[in-house]
Amino acid sequence: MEPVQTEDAGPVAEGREAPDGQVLGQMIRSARKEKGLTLEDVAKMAAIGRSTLSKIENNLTKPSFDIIRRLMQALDLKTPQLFVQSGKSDISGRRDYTLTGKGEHQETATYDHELLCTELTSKRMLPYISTIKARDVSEFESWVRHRGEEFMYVISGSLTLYTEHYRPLEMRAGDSVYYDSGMGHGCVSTSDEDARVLWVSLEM
Amino acid sequence: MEPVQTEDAGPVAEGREAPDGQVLGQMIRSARKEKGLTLEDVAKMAAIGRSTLSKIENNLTKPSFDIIRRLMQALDLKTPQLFVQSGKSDISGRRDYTLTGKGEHQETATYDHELLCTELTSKRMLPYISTIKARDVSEFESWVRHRGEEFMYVISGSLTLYTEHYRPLEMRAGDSVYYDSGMGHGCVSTSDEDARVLWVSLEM
DNA sequence: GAAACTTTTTCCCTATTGGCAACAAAATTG
DNA sequence: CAATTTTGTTGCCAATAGGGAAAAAGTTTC
Repeated sequence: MEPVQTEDAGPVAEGREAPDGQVLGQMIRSARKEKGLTLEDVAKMAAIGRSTLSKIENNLTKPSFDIIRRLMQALDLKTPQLFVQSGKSDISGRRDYTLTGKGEHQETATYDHELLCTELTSKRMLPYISTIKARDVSEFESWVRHRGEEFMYVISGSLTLYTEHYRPLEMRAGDSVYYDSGMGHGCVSTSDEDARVLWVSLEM
Repeated sequence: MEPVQTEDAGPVAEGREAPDGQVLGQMIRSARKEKGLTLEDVAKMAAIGRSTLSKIENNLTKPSFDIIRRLMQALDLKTPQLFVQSGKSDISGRRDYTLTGKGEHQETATYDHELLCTELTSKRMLPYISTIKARDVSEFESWVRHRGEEFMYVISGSLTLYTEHYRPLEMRAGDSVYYDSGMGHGCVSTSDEDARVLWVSLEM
């Protein structure tokens, strides 16, 4: 049940600093400068005051979440970087490896989800190998939903993917599908044998 | 060579609303409830006051970015969802399907990359199935690098994954690896036969 | 169903934000 | 190089965030 992890020592993962208000300002300023915009330009786009933006960039204030969100939109900034938690190492320059069947299992009556590469806790995508147990379609419960995107590849067996907005999709070994996981979904093994799928989830 | 796409018409992708402070509270509350924690539990973890958290969850206040960041950490929430920009077309409520071997191929002397699910152009992850042609290790060129993260799963055959910071990793069918794709990497088939891998790339 | 306890909400008050406007600095122009 | 315009910084002040404590609502127990 223990995942096999990096058996050779990796580089020292230097914990990136969280923007404790000490760097948040610089991040925003550099993003603005990069686009060649003035305080006023950005302030207008974000519908805030020039002075407010100036203070934020100089770390003279702890801005509200609302303001930051508007700035992010105005500057078209990708957000995850703002939330990098210090201490918790990120995956920068790192890797993690899992041998077949050695992942972290989470089993229910109808599934057996195996989470892979559990050492890297700050990774953005979550890779799983799941066994979808053969069963009657009538057992189909409610939709699964979680904001994000999902990719699924059928390793062996065959299954039916049910989705909220489409008619059921028959899938066989080698087939793959990509979908908005906010759309209700769920799958059922259609053969007598269990189906094995690999899927990768991206939370948003 | 043409990918098989959604053969049934999808729903109209309605632009998702951004959390204008009207739903932020609910998101945090549901995350807390999901974990079975009380206001006090979370408040302590995030080092804020109970009352503050209560007000945030009930949308009675516009919390500071700092507070939200601490709550995110405490609740282990993925953050991008809070910044969803409406307008930009996303894959909301959609899905795309590719049959084995029907993806968009891109072949070189040493690889054959098959991009899957090409209909969904705005997806965040890029799924590929690649054939890594059997060859001599001496042919190994320079590192591949691109900002982001990558997950790889070996479907068949065996290969060696070379990475900048680690020593080579021997992988066989069923093994998987996750790594920072900004770290130099590249792989070589180690058996006489070609190796087939499935990999998913997340650009950042 | 009252008592004891837990969890959440509501006041109250101080510290701080965020916008306006004046000020200073830098760039542009004639 | 003075005048003008543009960009960035600082006071000032109303509006409000956030913490402590008390009240209210919800649970559990006997």
